[in-house]
Order: sequence, then C-alpha cells, then structure tokens
Amino acid sequence: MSTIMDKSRGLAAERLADELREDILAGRLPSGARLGEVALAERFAVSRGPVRAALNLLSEAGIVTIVPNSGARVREMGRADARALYEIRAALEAEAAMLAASRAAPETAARFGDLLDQHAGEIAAHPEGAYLQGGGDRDFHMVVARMAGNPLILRYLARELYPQLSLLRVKHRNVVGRGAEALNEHKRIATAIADGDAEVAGLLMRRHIRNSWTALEAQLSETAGETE
Amino acid sequence: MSTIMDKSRGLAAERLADELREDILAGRLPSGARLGEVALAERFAVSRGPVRAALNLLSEAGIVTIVPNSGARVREMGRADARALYEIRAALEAEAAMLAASRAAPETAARFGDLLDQHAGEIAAHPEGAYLQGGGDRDFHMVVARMAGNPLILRYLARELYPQLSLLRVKHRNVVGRGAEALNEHKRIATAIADGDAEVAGLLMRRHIRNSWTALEAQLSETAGETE
DNA sequence: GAGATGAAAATTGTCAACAATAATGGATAA
DNA sequence: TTATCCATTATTGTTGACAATTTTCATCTC
Repeated sequence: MSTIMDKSRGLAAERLADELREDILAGRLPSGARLGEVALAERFAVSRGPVRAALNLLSEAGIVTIVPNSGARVREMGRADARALYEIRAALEAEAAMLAASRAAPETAARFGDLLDQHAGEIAAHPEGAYLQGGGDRDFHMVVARMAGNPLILRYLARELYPQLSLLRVKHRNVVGRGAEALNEHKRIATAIADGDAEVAGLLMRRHIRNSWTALEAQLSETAGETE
Repeated sequence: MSTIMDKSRGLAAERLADELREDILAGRLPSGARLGEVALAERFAVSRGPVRAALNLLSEAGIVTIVPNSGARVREMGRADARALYEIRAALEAEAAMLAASRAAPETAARFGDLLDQHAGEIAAHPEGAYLQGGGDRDFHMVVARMAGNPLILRYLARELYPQLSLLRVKHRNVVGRGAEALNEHKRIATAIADGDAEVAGLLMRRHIRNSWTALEAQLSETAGETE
C-alpha cells in the first residue's frame, strides 16, 4: 500500500493535507470554497503552523490556489486548465506505457490479467460508468505508471495530475458510459506492454487519453461557460 | 523575465528560496550539505517559519531532500535519478515541441532566428561549451516551452526539471564540447516548429534530448560510482 | 578493542501572541 | 441613488518560546 510516503515535512501537515484533499475530491469542499487558516486549525485541533504547511502542499498539488496576503481557496478549474491537463497527461502516460513495455517482465501479463478481470466484474456489476469513477480506471493507470520504473513520472501523476483530474470530475460529474470502451482500450494497452512493444503501447495509450479527453470535452460544453 | 510569479506563499519564503536555490545551483552549497534551520534563519535575519516554508518549496522543486524530524540537505543525485530525469524530459519537451509547432504563429521563425543567431555568437566567443552551461541552451528550451502554451508543462520544466538538471551539472561539471552540435539540432527543431510540422519537431526534440543524455551518461561513467 | 547503553546536547515540530496586510461596512458628498 | 473615502474588522505573515525527537558522545560491559 504505502508506496510513496514522501512526508514532505512534519507528520501533522501531511495528515491535514490528506484529510483536506479527501474533502475536496469528494466534493464536500466545492470549487472556490474559502480555506481560512483559523477555521481549519480549530477543526483539526491544531495550530496554524501545520495548517499553512498543509495548504502549501495542496497548492503544489494544484488543487488549492493561494493568493499571498489574502488566503487559500479550492481551485476552480476552467476549460483551458482541463485541456492543459490532458495534454501533459498524454505525454507522460504515453511515455510511461513505452517505458513499461521496454521493461516488461514475464509476470507482467498475468498481473494485468487479474486486474482487468476484476475491472470487468466491476463494470458488469455497475454498468453505468462506475468504472471510470470508482477507481478501476485509476488503478490501471497507476499500475502502468509504476511499471514504468520512473519515480518522477509516477510522482507527478500520483501527486499532481490525478488529483487535478479528480477535481475536474467532481465539478463536472464526468461519468460517461465509456466504461466498456475504456476497458477494451486498457486490454489492448496491457497486451502491448506485456509483449514489450513500446511503440504500440505508447500510441495506444496516447489514443486512449485522447478519447477520454474527447468525451470529457463534450460534457464541458454542456456545462456552464468558463470563468477565465 | 518574470513570466510565472507563483509566490507559493509569503514574500519572505519566496525570497529565501530564490537565494538558496542560487547558492545550490552555483555550487556554493554542495550536494549533501546540511541545511540547518537556525543557521539559515540567522543568515537571512528572519525567523524559522519562513525558512521552513522555503525549504519545503525547494523540496518540492527536487533540489533539497527533507527527512522528517531530522532535517534538510542539498539533494544528492545519483545515476538512476539522472536517467529518470532525462526520460521525463524527453516526454515533456517532445510534447512541448509538438504543441509549439501546432500553434506556431507567423512571427515564430523570426523569433527563433534572433535567438539562435545570438547563440551562435556566444559559441564563437566561447568555443569550449559555454553554450550548454551559460544559459543559451536553457534559453532555447524555455522559449519552446513557452510557445507550447501549456502552463503545466512550462511550470514543471521551469520549477522542477531544469533546477534538477542544473544540480546534476554542478556536481558533475558537465561541459562537453557539444555546443556546436546542440546549436545545429536547435536550428532544425526551430525550423520544424516554425513550419508547423509537429511530428518532426517532436521527433527531433526527442532525439536532441537523447543525444544530450548520451553525452552526459558518458561523463557520469567517468565519475565515481553512485551511492544509491 | 568493539559494541551496547544511556544521559546530555542539538535540532526539528508545534504553539500562541504580535505585526502587517487585505476585506468590510458605514458615513459623507456629489 | 451612487460613488468615494476612511475607520473598523478580520485574516494572513512573522516571531520567539516551548515540546518532542534525534543525534552525539562519554561510559560501561564483554
């Protein structure tokens, strides 16, 4: 479980950051909500010092915006932010898929097989897109990122990109019925990785991310016009 | 100059982080050097609060490692770290080149022309690799990153990747005579971007980074064996 | 002499109060 | 009524002191 326990500093700050992130990504703290230091301090029964550290952490993760001398708020993601997010995601995950393929071990195929079987079960149980929301999709991408063997890519995806993606989804209720298609694409990517075919794995992953973006973009159009 | 003034929090912390980063990347604070909070606090005539914030900032940038309850030190970069750095760099800068090409404006060619002429002059003046060390190389890559129009890519390169690259170079005195070759590769990349040829721009950039890695890797072999 | 033990010293983590800055609201004038 | 100015209030930035943890090193034991 505990793969990367970075613990940037101090135990309290890390705990606060975890709880706050959970609240934000669960939608309990909506976009734009003010994060006053004193309120958070008394909520967590702690001083303002750790609270500030936690807010800085979440700011680095990109789910909180801090205006100096003014305060911290839950970040508001616009359409341009979403596009930028999917662009860098395509680059990093395609690279991760290529690296994973080039470093594929004999047991790789089996590992993917178990994971994807489990995901197929989840989709059968909840046909209406729980796959994309419930973490199954995230699981697959995390496995690929770990297999890539590059701590920098893994760290960026886990600590910045995925949290921002979640923030985007919690706002726009992105639960298209793309679960089955996504699973099929995952299977082809897994095959390419297990075969050690880096070029195809990278291409398929890039296409997979682009499809995901296309689906999300359609939903973004339906929602309100953007602020900035 | 001041393109992204993120100012994570507080003015003091940002100033301290800037000065410390300068010291580290100039080699005045060598890899592994201890960064005691009290010493830094009295050096900058400030309390320990902002010092801690600055250290957290530099830790996020990847040039300082913090061990909870123990302290902060200048990060020591091993061979594996260098490899990971160049892998993610290839992915991000190739993507940046592609995006820059797809968004190329009419004045793009002229802008590159000026920059590269200036760099050619620098190389003529200092034939022994000042190009790669003195910032000319960095300039080119920053221009491409900005032209990509993706704030996430630009931010990662400017705030994490390039500082770590500098840290790597200050340790291993990486000043190969690759200046002239690098400039030529820059010119071809610039042409592809100005032509709007995303695919070629991406390919050339990826190759350029790989060449840079090959040169650095040779130097790393000459140096000592790695710690971790 | 090598290793374990434990107290002392140094360093980081946390707290509560003070200073500086920004947000708020009411009074005044056009 | 609306806009502007200024005092009030609330919030963030910083500080110095205290608590907790780690590191150091002298001592003891084998």
